[in-house]
Amino acid sequence: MLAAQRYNKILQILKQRHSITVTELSKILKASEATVRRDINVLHTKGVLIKIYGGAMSPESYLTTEEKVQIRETVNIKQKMIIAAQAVKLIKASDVVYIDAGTTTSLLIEQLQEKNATYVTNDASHAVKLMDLGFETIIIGGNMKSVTYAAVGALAVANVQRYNFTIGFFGTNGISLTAGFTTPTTEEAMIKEAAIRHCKKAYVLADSSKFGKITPVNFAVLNMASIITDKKPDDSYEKYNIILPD
Amino acid sequence: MLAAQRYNKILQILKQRHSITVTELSKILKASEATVRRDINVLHTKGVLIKIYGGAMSPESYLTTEEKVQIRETVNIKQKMIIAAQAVKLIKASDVVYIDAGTTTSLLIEQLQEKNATYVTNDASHAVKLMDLGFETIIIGGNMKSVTYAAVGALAVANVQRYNFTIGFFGTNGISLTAGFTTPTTEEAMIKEAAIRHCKKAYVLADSSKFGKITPVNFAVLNMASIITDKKPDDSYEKYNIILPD
DNA sequence: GAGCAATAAATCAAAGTCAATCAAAATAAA
DNA sequence: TTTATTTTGATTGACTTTGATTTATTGCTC
Repeated sequence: MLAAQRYNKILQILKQRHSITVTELSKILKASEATVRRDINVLHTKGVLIKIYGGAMSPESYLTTEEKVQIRETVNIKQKMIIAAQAVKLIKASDVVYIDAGTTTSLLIEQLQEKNATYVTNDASHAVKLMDLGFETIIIGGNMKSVTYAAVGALAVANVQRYNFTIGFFGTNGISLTAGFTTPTTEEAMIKEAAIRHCKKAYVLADSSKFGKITPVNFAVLNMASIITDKKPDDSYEKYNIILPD
Repeated sequence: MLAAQRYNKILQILKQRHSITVTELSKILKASEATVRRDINVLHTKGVLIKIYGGAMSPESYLTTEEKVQIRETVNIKQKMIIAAQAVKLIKASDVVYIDAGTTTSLLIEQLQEKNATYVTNDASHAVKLMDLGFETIIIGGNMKSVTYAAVGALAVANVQRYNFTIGFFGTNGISLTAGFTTPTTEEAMIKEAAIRHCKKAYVLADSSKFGKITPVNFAVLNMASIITDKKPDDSYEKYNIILPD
C-alpha cells in the first residue's frame, strides 16, 4: 500500500470517528505500528490531524471534553483488555456473534481475529469500528442512547429477537447472587435481556470490581451466562461458570 | 502503444481511483516499470498528476501542506455545503427527519440546528455524529455496507417502513427525466425507495452535475421528491419542484 | 514521587523503489 | 535501404521505506 493511500485512509477514518489508536490503525492498514506512527507524525506536521498519546484525533474534536476520554477510558482498562483477550478466543468461524454496547466490548472488538464470523451489535460506534476493521457487520436499529451510542427501545428489542446468535458477549454494571446481572436503566436491561435470550452461549465480561454490586434493573440470572473476569471471585459464586484468563 | 495513449490511460485511471502504483501501471499498460516512471515524470511536470513514492496520485486527492485547512476537499464540496445549508432550513420543531446515507447528507448533519426534532438514519457514522451533536437519534438496523457505513438489506427495509417521517433528505447518483433518481446498487435503491415512500415530504440533495446522469438502479420517480440543487438545471426539468439556494 | 506497564523514538537490516546508463528496438529522415 | 534519432527495457548502485529490535519516554498506580 502506498504511503499516500494510508494517509487518505487515516483521514477518512477520522472523519467518521474522532479518534483512533495506533494499534487499530495498524490492523486496518495492515502495516506495522512503527509505520503508523510515522504516518501520524507526517499528518500531524501537516496539521491535518492531532497526534495524541496512543493514537490520533481529528482536529475538530480535539480537546472537546469527553472525547479525550474516548481514546483511552481509564477505569480498569488493563483488566478489561485481559478479559477481552480471553473472550475473543471463544469465537469460531461461522459464528453469529452478538456484541453488546459499552466500553468493555469495545476493547473486545479491537482484538477480534475471526474474519469468518458475522458480528451483530446495537452500538453504532461498535458498528463503525467493525466496518473499519473489515468484519461482516449487522447493526440492530432503534432509538439511540446518548452516552453509549446504543440502540435501545421497543424496536431494538423486536429487531434483536429476529436473530439467533451462536455466541454473545455482554457488559454489566453489577453481578450479585441475589439480583443477578444488573444495569442502571430499564431500557438497557430490556435489550440485553432480549439479546441474551437469543444467544446459544452467552458470556458476561466483567472485571472483578463488579462482583457484589447491584444496580437498579436486572437483565439475566447468573446461570444464563458464563462470566469472564480477571480475578477469582469469592466462593459463593462457585456454582456458576467463571472463566479466568489463561 | 504510443506514449500519448499511455498518458491518457494513466490519467483516466486516476480519475476513477485516487492513486495507483508503478507496478500496477506497468501491468495495465504492458510497459516496463522504467517506462511507467518516465511517463509519471512527464505528467508530474505537466502538473496533471502528483508523483509519489511508488506510484502516482490524482492532484485532488493528494493533500499538500497548503491544503491543510481543506481536508474536506472532495468533489463539489462547496456546492454540497450550500445545498445542505438550504436543506436544514426546512426542518421544523417536532419533525421526524429521515437522513439518508452518504457524504452529502453528512454535510447536512454538520449544519443541523433544530434540536426539537427526531433524526432517523440508516448510516452508523451519521448516527454517531448525530449523537455527538446531541440530537434525538434513531438508527435503522440491518446488514452494513462497507464503504458507506449504511445499513441495507431486507431487515433495514422492513425497519424503515415502521416509521413515518415528516421530512426526508436523500442523496442520489443520477437524476434523469427518463430514469428518475438512480443509484449504483439494488441494495441501496431498495432502502432509499422504502424510506422515501414513508416521507410526507422528500428532498433529494444533488449538485448540478447529477442532472442527466443515469446509474443502474432507480429508487424513485422525479415527482416523488423536491430537488435541492445549486444551479438551475435545463428547462426540461421545469415541471418538477426544484429548490435553489437563496 | 518511585515503580510499572504502555507507548514513542531511535536504530538498523531488509525490501522496495528510483534515476542513470546503455544497448536494443522502433521510428523518422536521408 | 541506410543512417540518425527517439523510445524502450534491462541493469546497476543509490536512495527510501518498512518492520523488528532496542532504548527512551510517558502516564498511571500505589
